[in-house]
This record gives sequence, C-alpha cells and structure tokens, in this order.
Amino acid sequence: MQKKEVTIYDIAQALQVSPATVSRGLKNHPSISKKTCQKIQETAQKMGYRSNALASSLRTSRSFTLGVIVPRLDSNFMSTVLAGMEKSAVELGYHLIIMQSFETLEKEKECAQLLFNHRVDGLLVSTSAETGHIEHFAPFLAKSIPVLFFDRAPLDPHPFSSVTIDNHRAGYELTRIMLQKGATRLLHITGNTGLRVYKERLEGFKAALKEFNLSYSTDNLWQTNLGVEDGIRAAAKILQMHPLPDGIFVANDTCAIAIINHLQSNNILIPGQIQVSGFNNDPFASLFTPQLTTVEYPGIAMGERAVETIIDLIQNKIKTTKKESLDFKLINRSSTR
Amino acid sequence: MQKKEVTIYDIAQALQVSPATVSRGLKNHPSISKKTCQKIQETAQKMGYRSNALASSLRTSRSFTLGVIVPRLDSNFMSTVLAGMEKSAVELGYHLIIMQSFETLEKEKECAQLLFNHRVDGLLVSTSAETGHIEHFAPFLAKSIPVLFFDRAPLDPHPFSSVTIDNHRAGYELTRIMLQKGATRLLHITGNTGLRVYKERLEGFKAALKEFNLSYSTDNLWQTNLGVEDGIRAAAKILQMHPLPDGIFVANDTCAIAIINHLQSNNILIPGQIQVSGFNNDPFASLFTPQLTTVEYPGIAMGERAVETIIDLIQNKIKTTKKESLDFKLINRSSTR
DNA sequence: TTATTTTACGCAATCGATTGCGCAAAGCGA
DNA sequence: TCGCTTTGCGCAATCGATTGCGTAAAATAA
Repeated sequence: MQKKEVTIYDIAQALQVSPATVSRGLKNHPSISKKTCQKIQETAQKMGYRSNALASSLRTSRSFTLGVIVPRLDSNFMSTVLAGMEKSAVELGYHLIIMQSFETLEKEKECAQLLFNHRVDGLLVSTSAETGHIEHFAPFLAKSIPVLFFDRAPLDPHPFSSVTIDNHRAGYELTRIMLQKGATRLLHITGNTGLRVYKERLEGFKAALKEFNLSYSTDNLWQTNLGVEDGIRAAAKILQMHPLPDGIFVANDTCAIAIINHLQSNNILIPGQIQVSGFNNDPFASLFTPQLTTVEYPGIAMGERAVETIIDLIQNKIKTTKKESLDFKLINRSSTR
Repeated sequence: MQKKEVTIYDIAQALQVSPATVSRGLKNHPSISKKTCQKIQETAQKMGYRSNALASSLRTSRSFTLGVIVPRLDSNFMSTVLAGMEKSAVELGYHLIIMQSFETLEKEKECAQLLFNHRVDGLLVSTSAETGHIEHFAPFLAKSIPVLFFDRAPLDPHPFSSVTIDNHRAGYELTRIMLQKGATRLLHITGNTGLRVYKERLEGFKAALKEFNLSYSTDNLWQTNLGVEDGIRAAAKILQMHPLPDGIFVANDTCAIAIINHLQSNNILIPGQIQVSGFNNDPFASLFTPQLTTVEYPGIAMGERAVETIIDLIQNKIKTTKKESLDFKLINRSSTR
C-alpha cells in the first residue's frame, strides 16, 4: 500500500553514482561538481525524496533541536518568550520541543530526562516553583550539552548560563515610585519567594523601604499564585485591614488588575487611597482605568537572547557560561500617583 | 575528554548477553526472564545508559513526535490550546515540536516541510491568514501521516480532520443578544474574512440580522488585525459616524476592550449608547468595567481533543478523518444590556 | 609529452536500536 | 529415562545518512 521511502540510495542508483555523492550533492558539497549537484537535486525532487533528519542526527549526533521546559505554556509572558525563541531558533536552523513542568519538580525531571534521551543540542529552562536543586541537569553538564535558564534561574552559583532581568532593581524602582508619592504602608503580594525572581523583587522592595526609613515586616508579605482568584481573595483580605495599606506591590499584572477591580467595586479609590503597581506590562495593562504602573518585561527579546546564546554555546562560539541581564523598562502610569 | 555514549552493546558486553536481549530487557519484553530484565535495567542505570530515541525512531519509523504549526505563539488563546496539547501529548507518550507561520503561507510551507522531514507522526495545524490552498499538506496525505486542523480549518471539503467550534452559531447567538436588547445599527469588526473562523462568525451575524429583518451592508464590516491599536483606530472611526452604531460585534476580546476603552474616554456609554461583544473570554474580560459579553472558547479542551484525536488516527484506532465541533459557552455580561 | 596538481567521486565503516526467525536448554508428564 | 512443549535468548539484517581516506581522471604546468 504505502510506497517505500525514497532514500539517497535510490537516487544513487537512478543516477549511477554512489550514495556518498548523493549525500554530498544534496548539500552542495564543494567536492561535487555543479553539474552533478544539480542533477542530484533534480532527481531527488522528481522522485519525491525527503531527507531523513533522524538518520542524519543519529550519524552526526547533532539534532538541531532545542528542548524547552516552562512551568506552563498558558501565560502571557511565557508565550511571548516562546515566540521569540521559536523565531530565533528557526532563523538559526534549529527548532523547539516545548514541554511543561506544571510547576512541579517531578515533571521537570521527567521533561529533562525525555529531552536528554531525545538528544537535544541544548536545553532552555524556566524552573518550576519547586525547583530547589538542579541535580537533574547534571547529565547535561556531563555530556557538555549547554543548559540555559531564562527568566527563572536557580540561585548562584551554578554551572549554567542564564538570561534574566535585574529583578532586584526592578522591584526597587517600582517600590520607590510609590514611596516617593508618599506611601508608607506598603503591601507586597507576590508568588513563591522560593523562586529567585520573586525573592529578588522582594529584596528590591525591602531595599527601597529601608531607604525611606520604613520598617519591613513579614506581615506585609503575601505569597499567592498570582491568578485572578488570588487577587480577589487578596483584595477581600485587604478590605479588612485597619488602617488600609496605601500602596500595593503586586508581582504580576493579572493579579494587580484583579485586586484593583475588586477594591474599586468596594469604593476604594485607586490610586487616591491605595496605589498599586504590577509587573509584566501585559497588553491590557494600559486599557484599564486607572492605567497600571508596571515593568515592561522584554519577553520576545528574552527568548531571542536565550536562543542566540545557547546556540553560540552549542557551536562553541563562546566557551564559557554566561549570565546575561536584560534591560527592563519602568512604565509609570496612573495606578500610582 | 567526552566519555563515549553507553549503548546497549556496552551493556550486553558487561552482562555477557546479546544486544537483542538488552533491547528487549530494557522494555520488559515477555520473552526475557524477570531476572535478566532486572539485571539489565540495573546495569543500564549503573553505567549511565541513556536510550537513543533517534536510533529507535529510525529503526521503527515512529518518532512519537507531533508537529504543531500556529500563526503565532504569543496569543492568549493559542497558548491555552498549546497547553492542552502538550499535556495530552505527554500523557499519551508523545511530545510537540511547535512552529510559527507568522500568518504567511510561505512560512507555513517551510514549517510543514521541516516537520515532514523530521518524521513527525502527525501534524496539527491552525492555518495562516494567507492559507488559501492546502497542497503543501499533500505529502502527508501521500504518506498517510495524519493532519488535523484546529481552530482555523480550511473550507470543506478537505481530506483531513479538524477540531473547531461552531463559529456560525456562536456569531449568531452573540449577535442575537444585542439585537434582542434593541440594537438596530450593528457593526461587525473582525479579522481577515478569508479565514473560515471569521467568515463563519460573520455568516452567523448576518443570519441573526436577517432574522430581525435588518439589512446587512458591507459598510458595516470592518476587517482589521484585531490588535489593541486596531481597536483604537476603529474607535476613532466610530466616533465620526452619524448616527453612532448601537452595537458592535468584535471578533476578539483584546480588540473589543480597546474599543470600549477608547469610546468610554470619549464619553460614550457602554452599553448605554453602544453595546459591545467580544470573543474568547480572555481572563481579563471579566475584570473590565463593564464586564465583557463574549464567548468562552475552550482552548485547553480544544488542544486536548486535537491531540487525542490525532493520536487515535496515528494508532489507527479510528480509520477515517473526523471533523469535530466543540461546545462553546455564551458569556452574557454587562457590555451588552 | 611528462610530471604535478586539482577536481570529482567511490569505498566501507559507523551512528544505536529493533525484530523475525531459529535453536538450545529447561520443564513436564508418563 | 524418553519425547514433547515452553521458556529464554542469540543471529544478523535493517533503518538512512555521513565522512575520512583513497584513487582515477582531468586540468595545468613544465
């Protein structure tokens, strides 16, 4: 039923040359004459040949495949990063196998294992919330397969590369905006502070408080999942407070908007009574009333840099691991004064 | 420097058995004794063996890889679908190579070609805006590699499977909501109506108009890219109209919100003067004031169904192509009366 | 014309895992 | 103990492409 696959052997036979010549001719190898190359490519076309990437990868032990592990795919920010990654990867002749860890260490391990067996040329990881150690990436190190963390990286020191933003400074500056406008009772609503990104934003937050001679208490640190429902719950809790806080640092836009929305419908004025800041600059952050003060987090660029860097590592254009920090941009809008 | 890969041959040698036995022992083949299996797996572990998926795929010509082509990754809806796909795929022992067509036919072709060469076991496609014909998927058909369209499918008849929603009915019902509340001058702001999804929503829109004895004119059909800026532009144009429309059908939430926002800041009351409906039920659609009437578009479920179906096709559990239509849910909120 | 360099191509081993078929040893009943 | 069925495992071909090395033919130089 199924016609057999056309291979370079079939082409070789048809043209009365050796498979070696066909293999070379197909990729315009200099030691094959122009004429022969042309002939080979034509007949390949005619015979419906398709190169077998598997066989090629097996032989050369290069798959031109990058593995990507993310906590989840369905997040605005993450899909932006992935878009950037895919674009750069394709431009450089690679492609992506994307997997989700669902924020669990166990899944992350499984993904790593699978991608390891699949002979990816490099691995791009944004760690799960549970990722305390990184032993499961040791096999990659042992085989000199580059691993690069993006956005969420483990704490230093670690023997891998990374592309992140300076979350400490972003947290600091965002907090400073609210403080400069007179806020004195700040709340910090964030994700799992076991994660470096959140931890660093928190440190920046603390540094700003200190600068303004305000004390920090863990009572003002709320760890949530930063979803819409978490925001609504947080807002409800805020309404119970006496006195109300006068500034809220929220570690992403979705949750920030949810909080604002719920507070507003309980007649709290934003920013009049409470200033609120977000993080990410999601597309809708500017469409809200008030418009959200936030940090533009360069998703596309981060994806591109991550891929470019890891491919440089793969191709040995750079020899040593590299920790990059991308520029972010403070978006100062009307949800803070 | 680099230690050599451990293969089943090495294990075979270490255990004084044949590679065949090792291969079978590794996967608990019934014709190998429990004892031997155990021994093999232990030494494999000890020697740091990793199976070579490439070699295996080459031999068996099954890669357990699904190719996915989407117009772009960084869309809320698409990333949701992909999340569902990845989840189901992994559960069923497959994984995903994801590529973007950037809405161009040319890129879509290139992706298809690459995935074809990479021996994917199946292909999941959401077509680009330019995709008029589908000849570039013919090679898959010729090799009996299942192709399944999700969300955006080409016009029937075509020899492939699909998972979509009933866009006609969704468009119809959404329109009907506004009409029942008395709207008589409706605008339809949508994407490229060359795409079946938009075309069908428009047909539904027309059907509803007809039912209410309202005439349809192409003047009331605006094709845009449905982004934030497109919304702002559209809103500006709307403000010039005399009389104003009293209902706007917008084919996605992002654009709808942008329009509402711009109209509101020009003192138009929503839904008082103009009703507006969206499409997708993005997470923030309920956080806006007014909350957006929209259609819940089952992203995760669509991804899951698509993968489950294509794997059934791959494994020949179902023999014929299958066109599935998923349930959507009308979310009737306050942006319509 | 002869010697030398270039050009163009072929040989054959190799990358690891899989599997149909065959065969020997072990287990069984009588 | 003999013959028959199971059980457990090995042989060797195969999946396609790649590549270092060698060589014949063609081109160039002398």
